[in-house]
Amino acid sequence: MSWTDERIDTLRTLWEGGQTASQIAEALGGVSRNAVIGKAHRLGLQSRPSPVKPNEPEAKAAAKPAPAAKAAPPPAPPAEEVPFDTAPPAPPAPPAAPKPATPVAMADDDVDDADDEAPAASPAEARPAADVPVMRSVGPGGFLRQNPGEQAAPITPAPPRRLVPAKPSEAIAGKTSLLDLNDRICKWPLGHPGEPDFHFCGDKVNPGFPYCVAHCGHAYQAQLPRRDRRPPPPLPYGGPRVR
DNA sequence: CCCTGATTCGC
DNA sequence: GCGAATCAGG
Repeated sequence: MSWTDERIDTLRTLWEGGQTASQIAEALGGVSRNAVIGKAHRLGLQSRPSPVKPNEPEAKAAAKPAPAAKAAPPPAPPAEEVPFDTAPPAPPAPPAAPKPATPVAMADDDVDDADDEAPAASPAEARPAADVPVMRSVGPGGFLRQNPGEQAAPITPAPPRRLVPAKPSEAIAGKTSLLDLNDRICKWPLGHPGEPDFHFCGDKVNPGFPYCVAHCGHAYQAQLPRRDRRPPPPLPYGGPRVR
């Protein structure tokens, strides 16, 4: 196979669309994953986070001061994820509102007092605004001192929940779909095409076969000469009138 | 083990 | 230019 304009275009589209090199190679056909990667690089499609290259070699001498000053979120791919629609701009909550510092209860086993906090507010994870490096002084013993106003700040109101459509097909979630098939996973169908939960076995194949070992046992059965077959198979337990 | 992308280097 | 081989992290 050669890199026709059309195939290059497909490669570009899929690569920038976040498909992995393997997926692209399979979609194109006739090329290996390495070919796809090599071509992508030659095309200058270099981006995309690599699991092996966290950053460029720029961490030499001055690496201590402010590692948190990286305000570069990923290039916001056209992914179809729709989590919450809560507004991301977390209010930095500058040092203000010097609240009289309600002491945090140390014991958790209290059931009697429930006077603070709104009852409907689920704390979940208090997201600190991580875009501003927080400076703290160090107290004796090494603990980090709390900054003024820091205590009351990070309580975010419970974000409004909104129901969003679940991802495709709940019945098939986690199952091996047609798109997941490749040379090394079992293609034994489970269910029937058209049914909502139709999927494939997905186990590792018996090498050289399209199915796993177990399903090869279904697909390929030894054929004995007629006279050597055993007509009366053993009656299973639970059979009709076993006696 | 499986996966991933990056890089090298002979063709 | 191409891509298999190899590397290296998850």
